[in-house]
Amino acid sequence: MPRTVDHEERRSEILEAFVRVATREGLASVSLRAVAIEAGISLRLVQYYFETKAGLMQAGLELLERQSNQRWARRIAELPRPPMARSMLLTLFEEALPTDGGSRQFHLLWMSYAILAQTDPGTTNRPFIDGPNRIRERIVAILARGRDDGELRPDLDVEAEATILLGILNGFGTAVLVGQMTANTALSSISYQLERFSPS
Amino acid sequence: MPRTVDHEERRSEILEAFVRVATREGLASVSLRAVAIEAGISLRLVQYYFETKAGLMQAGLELLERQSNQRWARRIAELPRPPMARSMLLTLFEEALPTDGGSRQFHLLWMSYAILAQTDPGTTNRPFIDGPNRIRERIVAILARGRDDGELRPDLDVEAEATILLGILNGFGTAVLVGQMTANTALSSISYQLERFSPS
DNA sequence: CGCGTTATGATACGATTGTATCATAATAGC
DNA sequence: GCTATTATGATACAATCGTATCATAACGCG
Repeated sequence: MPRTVDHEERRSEILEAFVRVATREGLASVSLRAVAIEAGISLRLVQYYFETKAGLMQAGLELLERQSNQRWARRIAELPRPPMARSMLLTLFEEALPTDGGSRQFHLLWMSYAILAQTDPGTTNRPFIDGPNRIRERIVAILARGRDDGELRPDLDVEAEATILLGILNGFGTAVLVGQMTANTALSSISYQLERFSPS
Repeated sequence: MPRTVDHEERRSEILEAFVRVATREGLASVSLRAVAIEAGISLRLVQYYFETKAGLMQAGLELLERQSNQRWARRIAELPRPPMARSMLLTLFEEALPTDGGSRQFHLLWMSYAILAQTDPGTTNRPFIDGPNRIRERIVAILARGRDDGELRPDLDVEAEATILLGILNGFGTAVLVGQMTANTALSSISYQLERFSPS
């Protein structure tokens, strides 16, 4: 093996450049040349590490998935122990909303991919089904534990409430993204909904 | 004025062809030639009626807005009199969800524009702020009337509930769009949330 | 040391796109 | 009927894009 260059790291650099270009100018109007310039390398290199443009796009989506999972694991790991259901949910929602610039870019790209998957047969929409389902299961688990611990009302329908909470989360996410509401308004509104679960 | 041809109708035909192409192959990958072929006319004609591509795209967004408003007015006009708040809200949500194919295409295109507006300075994102706000005001009005009529609990916080309902509506809309949940599940889940508003 | 594999550069090619140009057909008003 | 204006067709052009091709530099291994 000549020319000792870390293959994976180079791929990561190119992918990061791809993400930057995609968030800045839109996923649809990203070109291999723009990615190459952004990464400070030649066009040939982008071709070399990602055979085709479809390969680069797919790798970009996989990167978004990984980043999302990492981010979550980190945030959940640094939660106070033992956390209450209400604070856990609020933390979860705060993480899932496009609060800062980075999160905003992530949401924008994620939704771009989701829409692309609806028309482009080359893009799978599995992530956009599995992802929300995982969040929903997590919400269910938190609600169930809160109910069993006595923090929430004993007759709580955790499945139904999780579905609604996930819907609110998604809706507020796009609302914040397009500037229709602020992240703070969204969070306090979610907090209002959570108060329903307290025992009477 | 020679060559008696209805200018507006021709524009409408081209716009409808544009919408068909955009929903079939994605808003980003629509070309003037594809629109011309879809409309069965020459490329020059598309240029003639919409000077530039940006003009066509903008006109497409305006068409979506008009169609949305029309659709709503029609559905609300054919509501039973006097309608109860609960049934009015359910009808509203059923209309706003991508239930049939046409509604699905509409939502797909609408979201494509919303995302485009975040990166393309040539596309205004006013519609994506004003539109939801109008829906929200309508929800507020329905809730307030139901509360005043005694159908809903007298201590109902109509503003807070409308915000949450709109969030659910948006979230379920995209969830149904990407195939994460069915429209029926969404509607019954919304119905579950509405039961909270009944007097105890 | 040399050789073969890996890595990178330079560039070319065909396709597609938005836009512009030139021509001309059709008709309303005089 | 003539003409000026509107409407439509055919086509050209420059730019951009994804992809392919050819060359060659760098380095591990025998």
